[in-house]
Amino acid sequence: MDRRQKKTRNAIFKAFVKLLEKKTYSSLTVQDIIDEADIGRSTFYAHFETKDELLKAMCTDIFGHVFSEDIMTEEHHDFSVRHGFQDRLTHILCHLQENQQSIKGIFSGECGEIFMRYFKEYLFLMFDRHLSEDSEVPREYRLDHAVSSFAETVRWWLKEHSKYTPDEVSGFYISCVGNILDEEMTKHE
Amino acid sequence: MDRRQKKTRNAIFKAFVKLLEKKTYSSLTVQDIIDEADIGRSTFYAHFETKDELLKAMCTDIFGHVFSEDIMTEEHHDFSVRHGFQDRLTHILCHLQENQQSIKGIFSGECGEIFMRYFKEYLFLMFDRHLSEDSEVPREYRLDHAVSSFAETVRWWLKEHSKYTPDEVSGFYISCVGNILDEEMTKHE
DNA sequence: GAATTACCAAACAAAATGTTTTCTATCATA
DNA sequence: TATGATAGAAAACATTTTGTTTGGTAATTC
Repeated sequence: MDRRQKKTRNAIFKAFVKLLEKKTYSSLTVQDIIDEADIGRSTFYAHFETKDELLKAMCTDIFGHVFSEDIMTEEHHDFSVRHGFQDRLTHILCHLQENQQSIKGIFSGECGEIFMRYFKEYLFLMFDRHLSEDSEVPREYRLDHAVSSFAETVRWWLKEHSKYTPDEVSGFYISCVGNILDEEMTKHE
Repeated sequence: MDRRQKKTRNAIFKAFVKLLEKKTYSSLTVQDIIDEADIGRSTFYAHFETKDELLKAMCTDIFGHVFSEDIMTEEHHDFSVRHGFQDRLTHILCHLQENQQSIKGIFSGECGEIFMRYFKEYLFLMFDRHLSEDSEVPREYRLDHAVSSFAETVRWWLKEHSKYTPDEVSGFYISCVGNILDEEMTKHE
């Protein structure tokens, strides 16, 4: 990718994040972003068609890092390091914590809706294999419940309870939701 | 309240709901609402300062009905009808089901964020007294978890799983989250 | 019946959107 | 290092949306 493109794209992302700390998503105009990023009007539209597309691109960008390959792979071989499910959740939380300043404003604001939708898409893929099977409650409900709960846990954590460590938080989650997850996956080795 | 005011207010609400079935909240303009409701421009602004205020007003309106007084009262005397906590949840679900056509578009769309925020405000008040006390997990987390999970349960239900009855759905919820709720409140009498 | 109030229509300024054009600076590469 | 392709800047533009103001009409309240 052209170095100029990358520079501009980053300037836009950076401006976007900075502005989201002060203003709400809906009150944020393309003009604001253009001014803050200090780029030409036509340049912005060359990169993103709308403000929504920008948000979408940023979500993809961030989650590409947060959900690294080894987290998304379904099964680990016996001779590789065994990760309990909770460890993988903790891992995600650590990644999110690293990007915290970028993410916090997005998660809590009103664009949280879009952000959460993306987040949950990844979580669905990841959680799908780890539901316990014996239950009168429909599987589709339990999956939605497990995913939504974790997403909301993250929102809660980033919003105002950052005092807890990633491992503590994943522990809270497992304590409350663990009963609908596959037991093997929630136990530490 | 002036009959004309009520009429206009209703026309705006109705137009708003109707439009939300076709378009997203952010792509919806005040002008659209004005046209659909067939009212004067200045009339709209006499009622609501912004589109957001309209949404807020509608949330208040709907939840005023859904969370009726007897649901919100904290304790029931022994000689009145005893409601288990699940019964009260079922009751809320029934109310939501009645307003379904109005609510569905709001819950699932992007303005769901705002709607959910309001919904959860009421739920916080209601759930606060019904958490079990014995747990290593912080109370603040358990409360947020219980509330968020129920709100997400409702979203899930209205979105595409309306085939389940209110009582079934509250049952699913209690099955998954009941362990952090006060036992007495979850048992039917 | 009189005063108040809600509504409407129309016009308005201001701001935001999205596109187009022309020109310049930077890049990839041969 | 010369060259064609690409990215960006600046400015102008039509269009849309917003939010306010005006003056006049119809419904209501008392």
